[in-house]
Amino acid sequence: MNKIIIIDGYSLLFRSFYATYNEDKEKMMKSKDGVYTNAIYTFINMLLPLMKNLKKDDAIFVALDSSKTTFRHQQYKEYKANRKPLPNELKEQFPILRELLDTLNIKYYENENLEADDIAGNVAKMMEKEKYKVEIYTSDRDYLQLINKNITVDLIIKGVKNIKVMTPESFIEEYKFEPIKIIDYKALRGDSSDNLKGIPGIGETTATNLILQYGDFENIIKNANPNTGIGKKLIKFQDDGRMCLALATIKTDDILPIKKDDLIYKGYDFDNVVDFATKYNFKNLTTKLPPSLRIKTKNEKIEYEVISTIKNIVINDEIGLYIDISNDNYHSATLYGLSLYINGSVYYISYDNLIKDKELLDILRSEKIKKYSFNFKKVKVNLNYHNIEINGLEFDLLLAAYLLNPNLNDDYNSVLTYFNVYLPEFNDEELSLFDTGKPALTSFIAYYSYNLKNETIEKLKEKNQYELLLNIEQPLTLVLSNMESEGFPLNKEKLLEFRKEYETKRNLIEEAIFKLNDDETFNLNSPKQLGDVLYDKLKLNGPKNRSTNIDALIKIIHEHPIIPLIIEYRKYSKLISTTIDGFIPFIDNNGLIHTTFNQSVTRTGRLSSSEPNLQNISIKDEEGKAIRKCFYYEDPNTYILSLDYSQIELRVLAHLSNSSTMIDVFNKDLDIHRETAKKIFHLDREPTSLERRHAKTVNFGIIYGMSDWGLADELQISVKEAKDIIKSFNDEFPEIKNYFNDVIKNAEENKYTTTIFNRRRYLENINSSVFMEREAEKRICMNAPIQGSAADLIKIAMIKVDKALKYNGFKARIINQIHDEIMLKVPSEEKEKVYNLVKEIMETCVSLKVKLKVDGGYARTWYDVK
DNA sequence: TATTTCACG
DNA sequence: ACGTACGTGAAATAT
Repeated sequence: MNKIIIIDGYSLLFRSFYATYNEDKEKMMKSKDGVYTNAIYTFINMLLPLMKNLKKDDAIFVALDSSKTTFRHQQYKEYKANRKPLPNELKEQFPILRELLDTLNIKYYENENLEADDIAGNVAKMMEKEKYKVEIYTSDRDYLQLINKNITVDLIIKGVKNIKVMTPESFIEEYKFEPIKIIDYKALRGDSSDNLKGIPGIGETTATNLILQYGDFENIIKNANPNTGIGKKLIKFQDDGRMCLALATIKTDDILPIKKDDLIYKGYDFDNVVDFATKYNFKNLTTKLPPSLRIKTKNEKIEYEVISTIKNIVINDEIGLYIDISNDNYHSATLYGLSLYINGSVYYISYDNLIKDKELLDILRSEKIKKYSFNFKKVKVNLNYHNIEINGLEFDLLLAAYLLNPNLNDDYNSVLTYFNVYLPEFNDEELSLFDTGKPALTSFIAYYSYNLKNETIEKLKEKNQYELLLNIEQPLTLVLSNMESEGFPLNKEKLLEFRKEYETKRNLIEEAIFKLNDDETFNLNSPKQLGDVLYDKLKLNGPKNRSTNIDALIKIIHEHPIIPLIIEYRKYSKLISTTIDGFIPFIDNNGLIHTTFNQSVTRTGRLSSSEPNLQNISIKDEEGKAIRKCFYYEDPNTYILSLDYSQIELRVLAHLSNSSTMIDVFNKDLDIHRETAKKIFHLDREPTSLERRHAKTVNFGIIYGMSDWGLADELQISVKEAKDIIKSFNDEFPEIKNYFNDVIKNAEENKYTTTIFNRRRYLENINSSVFMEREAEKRICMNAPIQGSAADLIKIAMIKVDKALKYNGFKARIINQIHDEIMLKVPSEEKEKVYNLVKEIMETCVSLKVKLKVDGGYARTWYDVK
């Protein structure tokens, strides 16, 4: 369902003005020409998150009071109550608001016979009829009368970022009566700021009770008992009451010259925004606006020539290219053809012609001919599947763009948009030239993979990230290509044995659960239905949000025997659906699964794995871990080798913060959790296992930027105790606290964090005026350099391991990476040597202030690898 | 399509 | 007054 955002323009502008008001006018924000802009600036900050959430065909509209209209709005009341005239500093921003809305191409409306609430009310009702959800942003409670199941009022409570969403439910919770009765309530209570007294002597409670008893105002008057004090007043002041009622009533039956289509947001013209931002000195406005909402001037299609051979084309030493494949998983997708950018021209060659073209195959294979592409791993893996070799990666636009901003999505649309290149609209014919191939599209991508290189490399160099691309991401993408093509062993028959066993168990548990539910069945996989059973029918003490997740269940595990059964059910059901049924379709004829290691997805620089995800196979729980017995090579001579870094993130933190204490612990090869326990609890003995466990949680909490509340919740201790522990930690590890302060300060200034190897993460909300948003961003900011540096580090290790294996002629190959762990396949006769080689490389691939420690082992099955 | 849950580091 | 530890992907239900 689409939605419309309706904004009470001057109400929000008024709030914006006073949120950033300063007695010393010189300190208030001004443009270069000396025009006050503080209210506009704050208004924009309120508006941006709303605009960001706009989806296709959503609408946005601003209702404005006309200057000739008698103000009856919150902003007017507020200043009248203060007996202050409307300050000129605010008045002069009114026309700028209109200018802003024009710039952003947001529809607004004013009419000297209507007030903003009437305009908003009319638009709300009109759009409700058009099946839109309506969100009205205002600070005026009169709007609450509009609330119904399709219309919410988002009240700006105080300041500008404190928004209370009023729905029919939350309204009734607060006022007891239904929303439309707010006008009768106003009639009784009056409006003190409006000098309208209503009925004197009637307070909130009496007003509420009268409405609940008699319904509306007129009925209350009709039933007023002249013998009671209240009754007398009701009768005496009924006309005052009626006036309040009339003034509070929003008229919604006007016909406005506004159509649905005018309201649907069509996007803004970037050039207009640049002009506006320059004029009023809003430096960041252009970068803060979501690029997805720009009116896109679509780029021209790229002309390409269909060729049957490369023979007659002169090639120097570089080409841009992109494959044209079916929309399947690229490991086994059909290859329709190849788009090539050569010396300023674009060519397309079909698969049939490609495999016959020796000359072209040589060009692809050649290390010397430089390849410019987009997601070279995808290209290489797919070509490899079709027995076509490709080498010579020079530039990968996807990886480069990801380094420039890891917030981009890993698709060509997102990346090209980042460079202000917008896809043309391809017609059906262009998309199906070879039945299902799409040469027009792939040629477009091949063209820009080459033609954006200079601009991109320039940007990378400016940010000191070109080395990161050349020395880490691009070499790694070749390693990952090999890993993906190589595959990971999984035995289908063994997996099906587990399925049988686990399904039997799951069914028994399911029966037991229904028995405990008075033989009533329900969908156990439905959190909603389960919540109804647990929290309504069985009346167990669930959390406020009715969550049925594991934390919530553990808290009530002793309240009912059904709880442990549900936990068991979930375990088996998850294993069957995800790890067993989810994996079977991926097993190829050789008993191998080929995951995709996503290299441009995470915001921190880590890899992720998908289709299937090889990075989250169970290990903590025994029944889950048992499934690892299915991952092994048929050949009894082939082993799985796994090595993982010990405490990599804490070591990185020790390095980054230069914490002498923590560096010492690691360099003396002591147990970090034990030592932290001794420090934070001031022990001169060995810590108990509980103390160690608490210290371990603290250590993890530090990496994640955990709050005292979070620690208290996690350890089930009081917030006071948690506070003391954190204080103690900061006293014992002073450099760490200082380091985090520096990282945050730096991010507040520059809007990004960096890792040891210059990977960046941008944090646009670090200075947000919303407390929660700002705090969340700070935690991200503390974690990103740690997680990101650890990711850099293992990437370097993988590149070096891969190189060393080949250089030394080992048959062993990397087959998986799980963030701090590298897995290899290794012939039995190599396992000792390769173990030592990989361990050595992982420990020494970079030199930090702490030594790195790697443990691991090998076995036939993944389960047995220690 | 969004939400909830849960597997991993 | 509110919600509270970072980073992922998959599957199922809810909307």
